[in-house]
Amino acid sequence: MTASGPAEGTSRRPSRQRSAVLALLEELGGFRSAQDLHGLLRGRGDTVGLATVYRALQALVDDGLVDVLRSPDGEAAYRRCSPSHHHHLVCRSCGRTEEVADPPVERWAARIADEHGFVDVQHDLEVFGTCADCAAAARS
Amino acid sequence: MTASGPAEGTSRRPSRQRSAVLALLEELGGFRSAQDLHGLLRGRGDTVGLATVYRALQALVDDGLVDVLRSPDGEAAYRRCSPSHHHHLVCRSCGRTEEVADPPVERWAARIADEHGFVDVQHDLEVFGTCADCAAAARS
DNA sequence: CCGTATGCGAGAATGATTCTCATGAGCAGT
DNA sequence: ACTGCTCATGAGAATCATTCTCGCATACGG
Ligand SMILES: [Mn+2]
Ligand SMILES: [Mn+2]
Ligand SMILES: [Zn+2]
Ligand SMILES: [Zn+2]
Repeated sequence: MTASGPAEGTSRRPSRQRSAVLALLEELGGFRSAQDLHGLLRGRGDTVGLATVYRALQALVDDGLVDVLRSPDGEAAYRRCSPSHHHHLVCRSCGRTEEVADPPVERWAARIADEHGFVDVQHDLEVFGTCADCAAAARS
Repeated sequence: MTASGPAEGTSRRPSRQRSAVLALLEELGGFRSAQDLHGLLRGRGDTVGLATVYRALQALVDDGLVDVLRSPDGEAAYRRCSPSHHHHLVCRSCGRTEEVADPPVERWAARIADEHGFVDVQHDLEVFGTCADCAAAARS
């Protein structure tokens, strides 16, 4: 139902910086903020400007290679993810994320929207919780 | 599944300003930003500080009387809403909102979380689209 | 190799939200 | 009604993620 499929047309000139951002996201596996990513890149000696990290992330999101998620404190978090429509199960303690797909909500959302006369529908669904490891750690 | 029920304990001293914010949200019916609400209150002659509008909204959210939603551009939107768990069908053009409840996703979210060993689970689900009126208007 | 379009970097600008702190107003007790 | 204590308010400053500006670097078609 979500509009943008993967690899949205715009031809992009390759660049070391954009590759580095994508590679880092690939390596990390979870959701990270732009500021985090910039700090990590700088820490390992990569010279990348903060504005460039933001531009790279924006491009990757546009191309469907990366997911963006707004945390409740307003900071955006980015994660390398598969290009097909799916949702996330996120640990609110350590950030660990599982991708989960094809829930009945897909059909439900379409039906509800239709019943109310809404068109051009999309939906956001995120599930938050505490993962098994963090729950065990908390139990001391 | 979401933790906070309505009227979370904290005793609050009543104030003209907090009442005004709630009354305005009640009157408007849709999602509005804090800045909008402040402007509207000022426009009708109410003297309310911007910081106070933010504080009032925070309190109302804590008390379960108001919903908060983060728009993709990072601005928070607030809406008077019923205290029970539900989701929203929002027109991305005019902001008109329908509350929709009890989808199968409630069960689905609980099951998925359980399968992955997550505990203390909650979920966010919003459906966006163009309402019938806005769709008609766009067709000129 | 050249010319042009595009990406980059540093720092300034933006803008929503939060903080500070002096002042104002509920409220319980008298 | 008076007093005192506590919490709410308001104006503006501070914060901080994100975006913009603009001069410079670089990819790439020809
Ligand atoms: Mn994903
Ligand atoms: Mn609601
Ligand atoms: Zn965890
Ligand atoms: Zn509409």
